[in-house]
Amino acid sequence: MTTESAPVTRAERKKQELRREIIEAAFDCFAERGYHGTAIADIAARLGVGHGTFYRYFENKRDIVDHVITDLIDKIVASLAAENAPDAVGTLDEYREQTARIGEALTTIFGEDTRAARFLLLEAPGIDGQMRDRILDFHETAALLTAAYLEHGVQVGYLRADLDIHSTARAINGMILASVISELRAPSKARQARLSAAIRRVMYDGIAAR
Amino acid sequence: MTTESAPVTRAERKKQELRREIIEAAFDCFAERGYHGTAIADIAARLGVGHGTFYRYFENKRDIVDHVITDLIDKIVASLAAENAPDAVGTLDEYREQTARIGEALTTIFGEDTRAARFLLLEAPGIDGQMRDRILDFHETAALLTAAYLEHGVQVGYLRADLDIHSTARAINGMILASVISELRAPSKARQARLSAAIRRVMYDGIAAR
Amino acid sequence: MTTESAPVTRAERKKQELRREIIEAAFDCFAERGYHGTAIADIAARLGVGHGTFYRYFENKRDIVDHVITDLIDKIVASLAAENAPDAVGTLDEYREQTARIGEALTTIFGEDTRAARFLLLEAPGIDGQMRDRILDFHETAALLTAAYLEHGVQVGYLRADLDIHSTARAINGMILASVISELRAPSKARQARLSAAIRRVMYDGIAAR
Amino acid sequence: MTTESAPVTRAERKKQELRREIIEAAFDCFAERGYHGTAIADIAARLGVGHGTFYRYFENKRDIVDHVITDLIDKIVASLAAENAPDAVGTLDEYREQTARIGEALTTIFGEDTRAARFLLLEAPGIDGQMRDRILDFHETAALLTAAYLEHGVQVGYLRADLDIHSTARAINGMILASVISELRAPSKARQARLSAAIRRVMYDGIAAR
DNA sequence: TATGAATGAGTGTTCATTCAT
DNA sequence: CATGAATGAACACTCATTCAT
Repeated sequence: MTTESAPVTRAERKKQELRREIIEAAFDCFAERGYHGTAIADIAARLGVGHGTFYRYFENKRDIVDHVITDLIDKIVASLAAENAPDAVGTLDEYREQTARIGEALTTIFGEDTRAARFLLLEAPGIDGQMRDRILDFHETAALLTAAYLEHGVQVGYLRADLDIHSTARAINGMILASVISELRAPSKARQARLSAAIRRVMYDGIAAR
Repeated sequence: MTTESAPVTRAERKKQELRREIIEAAFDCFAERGYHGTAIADIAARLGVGHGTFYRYFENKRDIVDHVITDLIDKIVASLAAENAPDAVGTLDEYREQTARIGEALTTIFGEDTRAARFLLLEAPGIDGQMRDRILDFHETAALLTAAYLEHGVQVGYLRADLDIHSTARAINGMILASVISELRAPSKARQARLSAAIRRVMYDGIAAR
Repeated sequence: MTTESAPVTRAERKKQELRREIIEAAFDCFAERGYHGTAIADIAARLGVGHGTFYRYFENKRDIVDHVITDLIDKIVASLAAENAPDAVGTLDEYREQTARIGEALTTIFGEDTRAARFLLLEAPGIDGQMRDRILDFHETAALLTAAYLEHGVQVGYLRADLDIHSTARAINGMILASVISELRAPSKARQARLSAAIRRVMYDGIAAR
Repeated sequence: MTTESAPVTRAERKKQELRREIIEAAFDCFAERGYHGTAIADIAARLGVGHGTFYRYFENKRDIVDHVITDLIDKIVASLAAENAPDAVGTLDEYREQTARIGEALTTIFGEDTRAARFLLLEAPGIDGQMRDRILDFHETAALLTAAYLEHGVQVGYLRADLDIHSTARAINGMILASVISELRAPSKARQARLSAAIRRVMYDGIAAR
């Protein structure tokens, strides 16, 4: 039951494979030396192919970085989506657990290899205005994702009924962002865990004394 | 009997003035076309001076962007410091008010001219590893600043005694960051105000239903 | 079954050819306008190629002048070595003849195209300290070459047994150098012949009256 | 009995003094970093004067190197002329002694400070065609100087009557040149002395076995 | 007269992109 | 289809020279 939607012939498959390899090599290079510090020849050399070949797979340098970004975002979304769905929980305690699970997933994604986060959050936005907008859109999309969780919580009733869902989603994502940035500066499992706990504490209890 | 402390002669004053103008012109250019998209000649042309002049005031292209960043950070710190000191408040209500004031100050700084935030947060980190580290350090410094407010609150007693001050400070700054990023994507006074309120709500009450 | 040792493919051959052409064009330019007066673009333009092409064949400007020098020295050594070997003679008369032949060879090399000598002796040493040392080494190597002739003569017995071979070799080379310099100033076959004769006269008879 | 030919007033004297200092500073710089490696600002900085001042004393960069050369040549000629006059000797033995004295004088001039010789023989000729010609003329002038000694020797009778005076003068100067060059490569009093002896040996006895 | 700020011509070098093989 | 040779636009940076103060 093959879904012959995309590649058919062996040649076609090979091509897709190389295309993928180029994207990965490009990411490696960009992560190592930055977008402007990377020459097309570097990417080709890393793969051991002629740098003319590059242009058979991608329009130009700007083109590939777009694909690298798409690739990264897809991976992040996939590994998050795989874990949890917003409507998989029914009580605040379950929600807390889910929150913790998501936190762990993010920690795994960004903690193991900081290159993705570094590239997405720090390198890419400086490439040009268009890329900057893409990254800003990504933040927005992430906020919508978080909003879905909040919305479910409000509907089910374990989250405050008067919650400004979209604004709060942004705020929560901001805390996650802070966590990622903190890791980028100097990775530390311990600090990361403390920060994660503090974020959840803020979320559930606020900061004020009772 | 002149009382000027630093630049005395008129020539000296002129020099300082031009130096400042170059920094500003550089910021304008960088904000418009990005660091890599800006040629030294562009900066000079904007001022109507020969591009050789640039090199009388700055070592090289990398040198000036450092000064531009320093300049920006100084301005931000100054405008925040001017408003509020951590120990100026004694009760939770006063603290809420101070928080709101700081929020407004940030809104003013970043809202009126998004270029500073855009450059600092999105453009600069992509310049090179050193600059990226500088910006990450800036985040850290900002967290320390926020931590000072939290610490005062804990000492005076209007904030939870068991607060993980530094982690919470990072979390709070993350929310502010989210707010700034949201403005960068699409400025909107209304959304900004809602987000600001949501952040304060999260801070003081958490998100859970009671 | 091709028998070429080094460059096999046609592309490879073409490449070697262009490389050689660049060296020659560079020499032409350097000889005409001096090293510092020559821009890479000049060299490329002389060949009718883009100046980026230059950098596919040589590291940088300093690199090519080294190759030009190597090329020149090789040519000189080759055309001298081709003529005479130190141990090809057995008597003083034969030695005199050999000396004359070498003199003529040198006259041919340097007389026909003064550019080589001019570049090697007058232009190159001023390029930088490293090149100066190379040229000084060249003088030294030439002295060793001459010393080999003297040594043979001493061994066979037609030259003075107590000859300070290396010092005398340097002295003789100095006279040759004077001859070359004299030609560089104002070429003249007649003067050149007289100088050549005078050198041989000094060598064999000294200058003192008997 | 002052011969008020040149500077009169104190201002005038000061000016001449500075002019001289600039020439010396320029020589120092040129000797250290070469002509092309020296900026006018370097020369001025070495004297602690503004580099605009330079242009009040010399037309341009090319102008001063001419004066530096003139200065060097004058010094060399002076220190040689001071020692010996061609007609101060009457016999071959006296001539040998004079030759040795001149050799020592040259050794002193060039041996103590190789910078002069290095600049004159290796650096200057590469500056431009005009300078190259000046240096070649210097060689010629030196040959004429030597020729005067030879001519006197022939007239008095202690040198071979049939000597080709001008050619032989060039040959002898070539040997001296070789000596200087040898010192430039690697100074060594011992080698210098041996070379000096070998030159005199060649001059008086030739190299052939008797 | 001395100064040094301003200038811009000049140049080495990089690299994205094209295209003939 | 893969290659890499060729290209030239682009740009950072230097420095001799001028000239207002």
